[in-house]
Amino acid sequence: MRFSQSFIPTLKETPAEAEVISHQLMLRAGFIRKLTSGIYSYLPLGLAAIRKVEQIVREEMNRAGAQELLLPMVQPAELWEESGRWQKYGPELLRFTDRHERQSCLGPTHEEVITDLVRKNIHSYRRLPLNLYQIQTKFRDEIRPRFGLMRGREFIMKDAYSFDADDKGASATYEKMRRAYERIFSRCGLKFRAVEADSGSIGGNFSHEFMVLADTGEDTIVACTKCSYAANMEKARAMESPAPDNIEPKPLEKIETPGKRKVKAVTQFLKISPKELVKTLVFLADGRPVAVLLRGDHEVQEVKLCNLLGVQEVELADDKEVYDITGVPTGYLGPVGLKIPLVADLEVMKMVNFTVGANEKNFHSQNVNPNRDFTVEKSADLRMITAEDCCPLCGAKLELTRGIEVGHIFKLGTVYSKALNACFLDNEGNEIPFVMGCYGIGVSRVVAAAIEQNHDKDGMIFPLPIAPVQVILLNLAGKDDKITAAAESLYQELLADNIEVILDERDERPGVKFKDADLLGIPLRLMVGKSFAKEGKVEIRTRKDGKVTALPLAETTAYVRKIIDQELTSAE
RNA sequence: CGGGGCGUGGCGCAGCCUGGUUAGCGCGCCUGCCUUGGGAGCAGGAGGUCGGAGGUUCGAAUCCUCUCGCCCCGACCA
Repeated sequence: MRFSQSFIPTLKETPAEAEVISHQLMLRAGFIRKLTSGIYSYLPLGLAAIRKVEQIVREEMNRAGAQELLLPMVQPAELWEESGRWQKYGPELLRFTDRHERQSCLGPTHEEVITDLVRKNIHSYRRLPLNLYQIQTKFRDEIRPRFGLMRGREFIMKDAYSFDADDKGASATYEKMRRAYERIFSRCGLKFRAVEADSGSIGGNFSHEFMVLADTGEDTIVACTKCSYAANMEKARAMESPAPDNIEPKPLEKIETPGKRKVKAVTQFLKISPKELVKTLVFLADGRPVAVLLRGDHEVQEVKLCNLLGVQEVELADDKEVYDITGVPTGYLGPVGLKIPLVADLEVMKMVNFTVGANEKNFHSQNVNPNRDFTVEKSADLRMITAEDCCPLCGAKLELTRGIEVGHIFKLGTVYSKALNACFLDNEGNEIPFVMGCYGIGVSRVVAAAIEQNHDKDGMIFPLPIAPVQVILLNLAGKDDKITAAAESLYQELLADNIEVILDERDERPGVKFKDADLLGIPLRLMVGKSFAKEGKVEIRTRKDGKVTALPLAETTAYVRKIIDQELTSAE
């Protein structure tokens, strides 16, 4: 590849629309261009990086026994009606009508299509297990696309779907995929954590998210500083605090708290810590009111609440709704005598002599105790974990870090196979629904995440396995034909050795070439110029640490080959 | 959906409040000279229906109305 003939429109200035670094750099380096909100064209170098990631994904999926296929992007409404998601999915599903007035949609995911395909073609346990994947463009009509490739509407995804005869098989497949994912992200040269994720009603440890660690990540993850425990906020647990030693319950007491509604105001007024107060939040759980008790300094994790209540969604009631439901203005709610169902966070159940709202304007109650003064229907871990909490496994300090979700693996069970009546016959002739799993990787997002994690003030710094090209060779000849000849012969030599190289033979001053080479983040930069004229040496500079090695021309290709092979295998 | 901001050559912006000749600047682009190890210099040049529609006015990038697009923030914790 010759730079002068390549479509690499680099920019000196950062386009105003780009907020995060990966987006800025991909625009500046000529990797992508926006067509419209959340929709991008991939230019040659951007595509090359994507292809690198795809290839690693392919190799590891195949190694794990999965088979590649390609499913349609346009899908008929009927299938989605069968699974019930035509109604459930919401506006992220882009729907349209074709010329025959048939309802269709652009596939945001492919459970329906793959399940349909398998139910029509696989009828025996002898064909199982089966694991099929594709690498394809998905479309999700995001509310607010942002951050370039990080959250686009159109994006490239690898999605795999597995079909097993029973739960045991499905678990084994899940485990295989988890290991494949570890290999994939390691090979991409990324720092990541596999975190436990919420698996909804199915339960068990059968959902992991793969998070690339980067400060600009959209998700917060909880990780133990000592052991391997890691989870996302929906799932994170903490070591339970010990029950307090035999504190005598004191008599319940009502106290006037005029105009004090917020936790902060009440605790300051009563000169107590938020840890001694319990707040009462009213939620509408699928429309039905429920009160949630939580320590004053804690916050609700809504997904945990949904799981406890077995509902689809919970929504905090607004002031008016709270008053209509309880007859009490917000700020003075409490569990004692409240007429709606009560649930409590585990921590609350251990507290003694705490303060709550008195269910009366301008009054709170003190020395309240669970089971004596009120009873709850259920209690469970319902709160957000904080950095003050300790690891549930080993008790060490937990740490909150930001991450970019690049992969998600999930045991689906029989949700889709039952809905779509996708069954096989077992060895006794019984008709049994497939036990499924699904496994996604945001391929285009991996590239963005890699840049978020690996860059400096001069530009991107690609890990070699996913760099769009491995080597950039700068011809710094000026008018010296000998140098040009040397650069050309080195270029041919590298090509002959199957090394991916771009030759920068543009009629530009050296500074321009250096700047562009850095911006593009190409791992190895070879320079043929002054030191070649003086002592016949080619300089080799590594992008990530700036180290320069000078070697005779004749030794250069072999040296480069060695470095590349090292980098490619060390990540495996 | 709600709130805010922005649409002026390929990119980054000024001009708009207070309407008035050929709409500016930097970068990029083209030609020539010159220069050649960290985004050089000089000279010349191309390129803009000022997002779109309507209105006010003798006159609109500028004022008014509508519209489209893009970006950011928020999407409730008593």
